[in-house]
Parts: sequence; structure tokens; C-alpha cells
Amino acid sequence: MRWSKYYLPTLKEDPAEAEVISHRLLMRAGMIRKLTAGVYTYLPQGLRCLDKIARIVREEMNRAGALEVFMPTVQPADLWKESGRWDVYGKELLRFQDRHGRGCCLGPTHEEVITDLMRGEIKSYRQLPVNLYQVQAKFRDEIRPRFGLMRGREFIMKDAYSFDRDDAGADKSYQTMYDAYLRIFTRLGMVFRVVEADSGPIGGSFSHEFMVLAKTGEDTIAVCTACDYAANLEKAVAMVRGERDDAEGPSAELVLTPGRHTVEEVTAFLQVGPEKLVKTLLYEADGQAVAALVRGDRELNEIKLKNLLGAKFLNMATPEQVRAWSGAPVGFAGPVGLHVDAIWADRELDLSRSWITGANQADAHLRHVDLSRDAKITGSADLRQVTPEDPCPHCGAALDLPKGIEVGHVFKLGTKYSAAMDAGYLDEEGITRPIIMGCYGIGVSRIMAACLEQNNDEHGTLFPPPIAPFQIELIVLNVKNQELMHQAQILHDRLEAMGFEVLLDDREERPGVKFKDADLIGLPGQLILGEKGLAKGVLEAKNRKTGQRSELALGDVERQVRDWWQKILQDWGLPAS
RNA sequence: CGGGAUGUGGCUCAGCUUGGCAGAGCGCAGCGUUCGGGACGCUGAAGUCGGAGGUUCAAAUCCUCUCAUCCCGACCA
Repeated sequence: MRWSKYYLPTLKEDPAEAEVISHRLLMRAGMIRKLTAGVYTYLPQGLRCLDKIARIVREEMNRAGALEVFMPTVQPADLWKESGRWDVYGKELLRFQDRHGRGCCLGPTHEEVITDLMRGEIKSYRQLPVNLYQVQAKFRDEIRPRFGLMRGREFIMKDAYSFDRDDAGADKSYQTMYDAYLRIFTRLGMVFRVVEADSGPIGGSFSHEFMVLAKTGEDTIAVCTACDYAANLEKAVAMVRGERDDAEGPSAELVLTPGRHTVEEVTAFLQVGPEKLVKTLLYEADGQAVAALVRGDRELNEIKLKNLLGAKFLNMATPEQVRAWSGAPVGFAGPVGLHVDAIWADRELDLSRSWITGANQADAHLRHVDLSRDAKITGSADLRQVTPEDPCPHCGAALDLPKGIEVGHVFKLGTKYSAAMDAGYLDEEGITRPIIMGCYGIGVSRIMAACLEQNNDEHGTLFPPPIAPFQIELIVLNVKNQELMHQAQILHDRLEAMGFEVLLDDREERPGVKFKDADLIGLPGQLILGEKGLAKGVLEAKNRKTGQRSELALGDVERQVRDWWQKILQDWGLPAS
């Protein structure tokens, strides 16, 4: 490809709107342009990269036995009402009406559509298992799209759905996809970890996330420094530490704490550490009033609470609700005599029988509270957020809490959709059973961003060879020198004949401009043909990743380029090709 | 949805405090000189100053409303 015939608009300066490195590079290296918040056009260079990623994903999906389909973006509301998600999914489901007033939405995911399809097709256990996938644009009306392709509203996703007759089969499908994902992210040249995850609004019984490690990641994950335990922070198990003190204390006693609402204010006033206090957090869960208790120095993990309650909606109580349930303004709620439907305590609170809590009246707290004696506790459970001080729940070693970008997610759905939407099959006995489903997503466009977050330097992008838009950039230093140009064209054709994708920079620009652009767009191999080199019969080669330069003899160019390319693959830790 | 910020040629931004001819750099077009790490000179094209309303002799600048974008938070495969 000749640059002069291509469309690759590079930017010399960082666009004002781009904050994170991948967003800046995607813009500057001429790969994407923004249409509106969270919605981007892929320019030729971006599309080439996207297609490379998608191709690897497709190859591995096909290898794993999945079959590609293509589903609609516009979906009828009726299907979503049938699955129950029309009311649950929230505002990120973009809803609208067609000319007849029929409810529609833009697909944020395709469980409903695929389940609807398959219930019409699958009649017998003989037709199972099946695994269908697609690579498609999804739309989620995110509250706050940000970071370019990392959290867009419209994005490209590979989503696969498996259908099995029983749990054993579904587990096997899950494992097959899990293994395919390992191969995909390895082939893409990414540094990643697999973590246990919460299944969120997609639902289902268990799931794993594939996280690319990057400082700009929006998720925090808990990774054991010794064993292979790894979990999303929202799922990570918090261990109970410390000695249990079973001694019964004196009876509860009211202390005045005028104007002290927060944990810091109360503990400072009473001159105790925050670990002596119990925080009482009030929530409305599907219409029920619920209190969650955690130690004063802990953070409640709302996802754990939501899962414990099996709630569809979980919202923090409004100040009015707090007043109604506790009889006090915000800041003085406590478990003793609280008017709620359930009180759940973090299991860490079992360790002591003498706590400081709110007194359910303004400007007062209680001390020496024994939760088992003084309050009606519904139960205790793991409710708090894991901290870097917590030990690994499997082996007790230290935990690390790095940031990650979620690029893949596998879910075992079970019968959530097949039961709700009546997708069943007949088994050998002629009995109708619900199909067991799984679903498996990969953020194709997000991978592009994640890749650049991991691979860049001060000069620009560093494309891993498997997903580089071209493998080699061939730079002609003086386009006006006809002999040089002629040789460059011959070289370009020979390299392409060898199977390389080559971008020939034939623009009438000064060398400095070309070098800067070459580093910016970051193709893994750079070949430089200049007048001096041509006179000496050599071609200058540069490895973009290592910066290593070498000279290749034009007389032996095919063999030398091949060796040079193998070295580049090696430097990327990739197998020879 | 709460908090903060920003909207001025294609891009990055100055000008706004204190109202008085719309500017710079980059990019773009032409000419010339350059030519191995984002050259230089000259000439030129290009802007409803986000939008609406208001104050004023006069508004990019002051006031009101509104829209959009970005950042933090809440939220979220």
C-alpha cells in the first residue's frame, strides 16, 4: 500500500478531548475519529487493526466448534419483557419506538435474540449442543462514556452463546470457551489474568473475566502473590482476621455525640479507633428496607449485598427513608431497635461483643453493643470490600490489587433465559427440559485500546505483530529520486510477494516527518531506503519495539528481511512464522 | 444524576478580568530555498467566536437560558 493512495491522517498534537494514552494514540495515529460522545468512526488504519483482532477471535472460535451468525442491532421490546430484563436493565438500554409505536431497543447484548431463535429451532436433544457467535456492534447508553474506545457507547463485541442439554454439557462448553479465550489473548500478545467475577445483569451462576493488566484499567482485581487465586474486587472474598473475643461486655450505654455524623467525627470524639465502630448502611432492596453492618474502617461491597439478598434493585436509602426507619437523621442509624425488614452483618462483626453503633436518635451513639444480645441480626455474611492488607482466601499469602481492563467475560447462564423464554427440548424419555445456556463475550474494539495501553512509548504506538495494521513500513527518503522510487517499488512488491503487508511511505515529505510518523503509527518493522544506502547496496532496518537498527544487503534482501522479521517476532515473545 | 472545567478557522490554543477592526502556531494552497529525526522565507484561502435571548452607541468579552464535549463521583458486560 502506498501512503499517498491511502488515508492515514496523523496528528502532530494531542487532541484536547483525549485523556488516556490509548485514546490519544488512536486519534494521533489516524485510526479513529469521534462522531459523538462514546461513538467513533474507524478509519482505514483502525479498521485494519480491528479486523486483525476479529480474525484471530474468529479463527479460535471456529476452532472451538462455534459457528458464526449475524444478528440484528434493533430488537423488539417484547423479547426483553419476556426475559424480564426490560425493567431490570436500566437506562443504558437505549429504548425507542418505531412508527407504529412498538417498543424497540438497540441491542446491548443478544441473549434474548439468540434464545428466541433457538427455541424455534431446537426440538430434540439430538440437536444439542450448539454454539453460535457473532462479531457485532453493541450499543449501551453508558452514563459516562470515557477513555475513547475503552468505554464507548457503541462498540464492537464478539458474543457467543452455547446451548446444552445438561449441566455437564454446559460445563464442557464453558471450559471449551475458556480455553479458546486463553488462546485468543495469548495470540493477541496481551498480558492478562483470568479472574472470578460477578455475573452482573447478564445473570447466571458463575463467570470469569479476562483482564488485561493496565494502570488505566477501570476495574480492580485481587490477585494472590503466591497461588493462582484471582478475582474481581467485587467478587473477592474477604477473610475474617483477628482473635475472637467472646467475653460479654457491660450492657449497652447511650453516649451523646452532638453533631458527629461520620465515622471519623464519632471516633475522634470518643477517642477510639474506627475499627471499634459499626457502620450501619441503609438500603432499599426491591422495596424492602435492609441494613448492612460493616466495621467503621471497612467499605461495604454493594455487589456482595445485592447477591446475598438476591435483589434486582439495590439503592441507598434516601434521607427521608433513613429518618423513617431509624427515627434519626443520617449519621445516627444503628442496629438496635431499627425498623427495617432485615439486618445483615459482615461476618467480621462476630469477632467482638462490644461495638459502638448509632443510637437511632439524633446526636447519640451506643457503646458496648452486643449484636447478638441487643439487636435482631438476620444473619452474617461476607459483605465488605477486600483491602490490600487482606490475605488470599485460598492460601493466606498477600494479595495484590492491580487495575485491569476487562476484555473478555464468560458466563454460565444456566436456564435463566431458556426458562423465562420457554426454550426447551425433548430428552430421550420424551420429557421437555430447558436448554442450559452459556454466553461468552470479547470486547473486540476494547482490545484495540487495551493493546495500546500496554504497548506504547514516548514516540507513539508499538503494535504487536499479530494485530499491526501492516507489518512493515517502507520509508523512501527522497521520492523525487526516480531510481530510488523505482527500487522502493520493486522492494515493496517483493516483500508483499513474501507475504508481508507493507505500507510504503511515498509522500513528498522531509525525512524527519516520515520518521516521526513511522514511530507514531508504530508498525513493528521499519525499512528505510535512502540514496546513501542504495549507493552502498543496503537497506536500513529498525525494530520499532527495541529501537534496534541494522543494515540489510539489498542483494540478499529476501533472506535478510526474513531473518530480521524472525528477530522481531522473537523480541515480542512470539513464535516464529 | 451531583461536582468541576471547556466551547474562538481542519488541529492546539491566546484574546474575555477592564466591552471598541477576530488573532497566533501547526495544518492547507502557490512560489522559492532546503532535504537522514516534525525546516525556512514570501504570498494566500479559510472563523455563524456552540446556540437563543437580553443589556449597550457598540458584545467573543457582561447577564439569562440552552446545547455539546471533557474530567471526578455515583453507575455499568
